[in-house]
Amino acid sequence: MEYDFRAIEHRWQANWKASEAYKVTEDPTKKKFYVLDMFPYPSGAGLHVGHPLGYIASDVYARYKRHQGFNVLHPMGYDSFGLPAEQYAIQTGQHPAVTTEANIARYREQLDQLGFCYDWSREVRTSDPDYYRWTQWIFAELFESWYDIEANCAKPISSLINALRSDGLNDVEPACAAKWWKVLPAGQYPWDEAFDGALTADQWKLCDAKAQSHILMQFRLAYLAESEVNWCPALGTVLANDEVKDGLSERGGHSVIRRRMRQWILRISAFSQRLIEDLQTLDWTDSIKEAQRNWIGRSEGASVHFEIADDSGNTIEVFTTRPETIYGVSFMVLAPEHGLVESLTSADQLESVKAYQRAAAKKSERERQGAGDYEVTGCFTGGYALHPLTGAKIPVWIADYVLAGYGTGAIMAVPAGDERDWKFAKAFALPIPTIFRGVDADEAVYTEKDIPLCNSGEFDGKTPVEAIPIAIAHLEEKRVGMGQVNYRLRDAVFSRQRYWGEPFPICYQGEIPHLIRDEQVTLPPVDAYLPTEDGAPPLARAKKEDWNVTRGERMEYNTMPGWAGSSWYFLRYMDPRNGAEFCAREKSDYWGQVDLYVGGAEHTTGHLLYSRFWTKFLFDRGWIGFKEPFKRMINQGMILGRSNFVYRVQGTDQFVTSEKRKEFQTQRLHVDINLVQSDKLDMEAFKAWRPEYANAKFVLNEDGDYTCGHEVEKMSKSKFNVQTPDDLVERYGADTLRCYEMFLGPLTQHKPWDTQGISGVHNFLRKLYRLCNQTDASSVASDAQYRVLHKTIKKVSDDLDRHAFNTVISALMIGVNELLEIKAQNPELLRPLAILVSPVAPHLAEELWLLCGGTNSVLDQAWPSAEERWLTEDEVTYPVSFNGKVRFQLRVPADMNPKSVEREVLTHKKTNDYIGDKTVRKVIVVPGRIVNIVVN
RNA sequence: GCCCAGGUGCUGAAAUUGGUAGACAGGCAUGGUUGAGGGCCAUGUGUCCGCAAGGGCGUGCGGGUUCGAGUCCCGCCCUGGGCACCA
Repeated sequence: MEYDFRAIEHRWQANWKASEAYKVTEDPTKKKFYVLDMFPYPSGAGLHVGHPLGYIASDVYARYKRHQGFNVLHPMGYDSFGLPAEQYAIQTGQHPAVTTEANIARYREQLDQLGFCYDWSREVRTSDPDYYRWTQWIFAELFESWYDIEANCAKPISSLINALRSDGLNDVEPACAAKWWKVLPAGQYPWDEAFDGALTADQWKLCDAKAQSHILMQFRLAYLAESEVNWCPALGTVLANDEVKDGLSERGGHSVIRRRMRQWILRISAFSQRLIEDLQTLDWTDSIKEAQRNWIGRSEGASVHFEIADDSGNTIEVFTTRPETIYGVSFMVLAPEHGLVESLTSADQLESVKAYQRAAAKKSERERQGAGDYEVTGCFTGGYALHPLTGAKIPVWIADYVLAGYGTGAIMAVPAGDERDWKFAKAFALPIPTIFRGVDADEAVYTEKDIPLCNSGEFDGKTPVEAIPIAIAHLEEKRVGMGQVNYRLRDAVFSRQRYWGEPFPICYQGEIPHLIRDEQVTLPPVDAYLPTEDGAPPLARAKKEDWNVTRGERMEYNTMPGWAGSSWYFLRYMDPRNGAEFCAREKSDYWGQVDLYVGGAEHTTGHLLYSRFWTKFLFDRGWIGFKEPFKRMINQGMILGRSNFVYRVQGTDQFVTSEKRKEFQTQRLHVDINLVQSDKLDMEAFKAWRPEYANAKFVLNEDGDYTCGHEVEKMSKSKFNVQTPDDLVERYGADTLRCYEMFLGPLTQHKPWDTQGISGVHNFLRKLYRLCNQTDASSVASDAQYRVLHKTIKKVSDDLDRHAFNTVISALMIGVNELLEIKAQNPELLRPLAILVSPVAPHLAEELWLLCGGTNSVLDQAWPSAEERWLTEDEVTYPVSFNGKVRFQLRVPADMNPKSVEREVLTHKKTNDYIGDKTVRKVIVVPGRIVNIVVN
């Protein structure tokens, strides 16, 4: 019987569907296991072979866990809000919902044919109002919460209001901006210029509703604030840093300006410390944890105040991680945008300062941070600050390497101990005081912390490591600074000037935002998906009657960013149809954390950080019982494509074969890999491919063929090297494709896609089918056959446990080859093999299970266990080596003790040949492994 | 510049705790089957010397530790990815 994969796969997919084989419900009698794939965005291009790699791996693992008796939650859904559908809508006028629906249908079709064990009854889509209603709810709860620094958790805003009412800010410490009262809109507040943030209960009570609302806004976890963005007037939108090149938008080349906009912002910074600490509870790779740590960027140091050398009373505040080097400060640098630049600048420096500021404003943040080689630039303000310990006058400069948005936007420069400061000092001939004993600061910078200080007053003779805490204490005593922990992590901007995203449940009355909580706000229809003429977001186009809810003077026109819906979707899968809450507590208590999360490494800092933040918030408020969403995570490597090239002789219609291309001046062009077989071009198909090639002429090689060039690179439409899984499923079947993708190599590694090897895997499945098709109930299984079976069980189980899917396939191949070799025919012997294969080739496994006399489905059969008695051999083979070089093999009984093995080896007839006239110095016998004889 | 990952045959790779380097596949070669092609089957395939037996060399490079190193340590080179001149 031939292996008819089409019939088999079709039959079992229909069967699983009819029996709802993959539907799961909470079952307190079983242990749970949650296997999750990263949320896909349903793009119009459909799946290419790279996408399923992770899905196959997680599917294999989910099935394995099910065989082991776990209640496995393995859901799938779509991150269906997003830019591509909106771009398409802008171009065609087609509503993004329509595009999205079509793309999802295509995705589903492709996923279905691969035989995944998803419980589709739990599917969610972020663009579905029944889903985003709860995204809106979480936003509303963030708005209604503040962060209690003392208790180190998020709390309802009502508790803050109560505290303010009874004792002002005396007894509470909410997370907020450094000088929160400075950004309050001009208005009536019951305090004067000297107010330092110590709000009293009386002052709070004197505030009217509007003023109170403004004050509370400074403490909410979702708050409105001005933030600087890259605004592109022509596109009517905000651009990311990497979408801006040389001050112009990457797409279209329109001019981009820095503009302050009032936006919703989430106070993720309040969670910085916990986001770092809790990493240690996670089973992630060190590199991802490290990337998160770097992103959060905790640094310990001190904030130090430098008085300005005029009579203004102003001070420049800096943050430094090296307060012990303060005696080495010889100048200061402010960001060109720093608020004190104007008052510091002397008349004679005014011109150059202004010019420098203009130049800096033109540079993007990326450029200022100098990718690669950078020139040292800066400008003296003409102003001076006073050294807080020595009282010396210190020149104040501005330079664009200091960013306004980071720290305080100012640094104290210590050229002896900081690379950039040193270069800056050299470039502008500023003094470089020596502060490390034995290091001539003028010669070289010294950034290590192990040499004793000198010329540093009370810190002399101490190494920086010893001096740092002393320095902080000293600064605090002199009241010019204090110990401080700084984080790089900035609060997350949560507003987007887009249509295809979650609308905010917010309306405005007198520019005061109000939550709408009694009714869900859904996306209104609009006549175009572009910003309005005056630059308002697309939602501003909706007329009052277009909204399902209108309150106040106007609705919020921004929508939420793409990461809103994906920050909590793993919770919704647990209770996807709940209309009363985002997820019932008893369900999240049962399913708990995601036990295995599989996806690409590109989400390292975005998605993973935001999900962790939302999870902690939901935990703090008591809605879920765990603090981290993803217990274990594996990042699959990228599958690279193999591109083909043709060589066009410049300025002609002539194409020259790869062998002869050096004889001509050619241009290398990507050619669709579908027109190429084993690097040979189908010339007729090429001419028909595009009109401009219709008259192509070819210079061929000696065999009369046109050979294409090739290269391995990222799979993409523009390189015409995309391989879809569809053709391969058609030719070889889903089981072959599943096994092949696993067989390619370690899951986490990048690897080129090459279909040449697929036939080997297909052959393996055919052999396996043949093996189970030739069973004979009367044949008796031999010991040797049992040994092969149990060896295979052991290897496959061990490898699955450590997610080494590639060697699982090899082990199965070896097992099948050996069983065929020794003519295993007993159906009961072969039956466990069907279970072993079931995770990787589920359709075939069902068929094999029946062929070997199994009943029902293979899906819930208990995973076989490897029996020790079949794993131990009676005899073992020792490689015998002399001075580390293996010379011959020796078979001895497995239980022979090392002393006897040694005697056996030394009396072996070949041994003398290798010893010759040398002396045996030592004999090492590693039981069961190797014998090494040292001679000289 | 910094951080991370990686470097093993013609190719994808294996070697899990320091113990026979190259398992398992692909490709290629030779032979068989076939009207031909495809397919299938068998054998061979790291490299050098040798008819063979056998031996030398061999996991990016240079050192080291060890009876024994792809694996551990030190220094360097190359490739891929990420970044934020982060005070």
